[in-house]
Amino acid sequence: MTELNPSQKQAVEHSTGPILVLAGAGSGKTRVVTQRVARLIERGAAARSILAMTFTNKAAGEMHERVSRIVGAKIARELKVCTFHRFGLDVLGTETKALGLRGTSFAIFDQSDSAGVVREILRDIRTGRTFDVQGILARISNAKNAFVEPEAWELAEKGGKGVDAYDEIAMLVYPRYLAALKSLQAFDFDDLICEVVNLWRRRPDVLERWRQRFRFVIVDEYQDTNHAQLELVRLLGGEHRNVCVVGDDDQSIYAWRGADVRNILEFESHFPGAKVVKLQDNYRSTEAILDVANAVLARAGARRHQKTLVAARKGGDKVQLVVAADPDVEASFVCTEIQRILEQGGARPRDVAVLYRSNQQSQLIESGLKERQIPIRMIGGAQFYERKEVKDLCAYLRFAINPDDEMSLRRIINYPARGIGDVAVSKLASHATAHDLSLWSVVSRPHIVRELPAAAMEGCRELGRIVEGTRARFERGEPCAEIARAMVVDIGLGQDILAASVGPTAARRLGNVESLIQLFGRRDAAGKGDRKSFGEFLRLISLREETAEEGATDRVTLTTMHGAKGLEFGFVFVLGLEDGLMPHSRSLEERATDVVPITGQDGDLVGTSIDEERRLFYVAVTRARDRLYLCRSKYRGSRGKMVLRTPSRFLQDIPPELVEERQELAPIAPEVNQTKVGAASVMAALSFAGFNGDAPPILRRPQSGRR
DNA sequence: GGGTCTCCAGTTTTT
DNA sequence: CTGGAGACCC
Repeated sequence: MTELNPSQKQAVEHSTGPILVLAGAGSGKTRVVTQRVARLIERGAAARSILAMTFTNKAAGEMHERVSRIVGAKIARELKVCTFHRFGLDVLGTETKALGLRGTSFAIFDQSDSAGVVREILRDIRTGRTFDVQGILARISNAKNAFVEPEAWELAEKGGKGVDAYDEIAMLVYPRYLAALKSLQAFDFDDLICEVVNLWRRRPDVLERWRQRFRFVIVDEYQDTNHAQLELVRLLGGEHRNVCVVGDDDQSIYAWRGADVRNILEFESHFPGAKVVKLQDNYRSTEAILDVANAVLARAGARRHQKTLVAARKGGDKVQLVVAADPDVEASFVCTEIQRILEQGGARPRDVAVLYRSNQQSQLIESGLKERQIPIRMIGGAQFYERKEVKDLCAYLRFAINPDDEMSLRRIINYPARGIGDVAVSKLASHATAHDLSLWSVVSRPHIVRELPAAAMEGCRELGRIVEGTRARFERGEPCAEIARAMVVDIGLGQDILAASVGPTAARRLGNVESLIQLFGRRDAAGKGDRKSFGEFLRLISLREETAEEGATDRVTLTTMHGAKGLEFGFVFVLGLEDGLMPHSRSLEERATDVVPITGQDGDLVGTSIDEERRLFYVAVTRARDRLYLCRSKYRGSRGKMVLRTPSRFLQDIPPELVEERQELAPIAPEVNQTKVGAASVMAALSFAGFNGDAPPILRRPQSGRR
């Protein structure tokens, strides 16, 4: 495909003013965006005046790469292609003065940092029952993104519709949460967007500078933007209106996370006079697959931009509908079929993907493919940088570099346990506050605190030794990887992990620490090992701009349907197409929107959770290029028991003649279900974690000192 | 301060 | 049936 089709051409050639590109799945969206950037430059736009925003670093990287191939690396370097969050960070970072920050540095809190803060606040408010911290955070996030201040929220709630217990608690937590972040000089992910908007609203002069800088704004995956992101785009592009947004409302699957599909539905009213281009020619999938995709979409109840995908590739293999007896059979069918496909030489592992609704469904496939020695790559699950052991080590290093980083200090102060409990921490902290000292200046001189238990005192000294030792290494300019490795030994992190977890889990966690150290090593080798850039790297680590090496990429992909968005594969297996899983039971419940609209200004419900599930299914289906397998089990274990399952209602929307049904009815295995934890699986975990039989290096030197 | 017990919930998670 | 979090006790 070298020529642009007419609608693609329209999108590429559009010069100034707002434009909405509705890009159906597989319609050549990335191509259009990259060509358009190139065309803008060709027409005389300065590369540095172009800003393209995406949601993931990966998407940003790819876009940059592809533009670079057209316009050349030199010009491409001038472009700003980044995530929304990265852009927000850039703005906040250069406007520290206008923001009134102390100094020029601030911390960035990821979800678990934020959760920690909320948990602490929750402990303080003696609530009658327990609350899900994530639930509270989600509501706070909604409030933030809708620019609802605590006072306004309270007022709105007094008006009173649909206040549940979570709202009441979240309302109490919200102001304290804001205060906590402020005192720690930290921004959470939402702040990276919201605070930019707040700043620009407050300071038109600052906004004007940024408007001058970026004359062309491009937004990818526009259906996933939330209210704050819309505001950011509106403010930045409000004057010149050179705003190009690209997306597909039919692939809107993140409403539960705050995305507001109305942004893309109502673009033309947000930016009057906008040009709208629909890309409906699909170059990815066969007609057989697209017929199914269109059938799924045909029953959608939500408001949408009418589109129908037209196949450029006629014909194709019929979509397979696989009915398995139970999940074991489902898994063994999928694994055997994958093996067959690979052995027939029709595909490489990288051409195959297995998609499922919830992560736990990956287990059976994971072990099945491992048994068959088929290489796999898993997307999603707990993110590398979210893992506790990774965060712990990062916190240690971050603190060793920056003694003002109180958040990190609090994280590590008693981990591993060294006798400094909550009581001791608050003694230390209140002494610090009372004498206007930093927490560290107290911890490093524990003797100045009266009535500090001897154990805590000794713990402080031990921590001091570890931190000072590490600092000395930084002073000497040792490679960061070496410093980190030595620190792991000083801390006794390996021992602690082994004490806290067993078997495969311990191996995985040790492997994570090792991977992190190796990541540092690669940075060192790349000349990015100086203390300053290392510190900056650690500070931004939650934004995941550098990833742990993915290793060989020729692997079968295992991912949730969410994780598959934006990817494509020759062969796709979709698992668990049963009511309760897909659509998920949560979406069938009474409270149709998980994400409660807090703004209240319009009760305008765009659709329901079940519509979103349908779109998710549509996303899954449209990932396939050549062959698609839709799988379901007749029985599935839920809470111990095997229960009869109803086929997904979405399957009912597919005309029978579009699929070829096959039964895989083997045992409804009652006793085969036990998980086998033996030497083999431990070894598998070890090799998965990157070890080859040697003891992990972290364990070689025994820990000195107490415990 | 830390280990053990009990009870409850049980999706998805680009940053 | 599981894991995580909070309560409870030593």
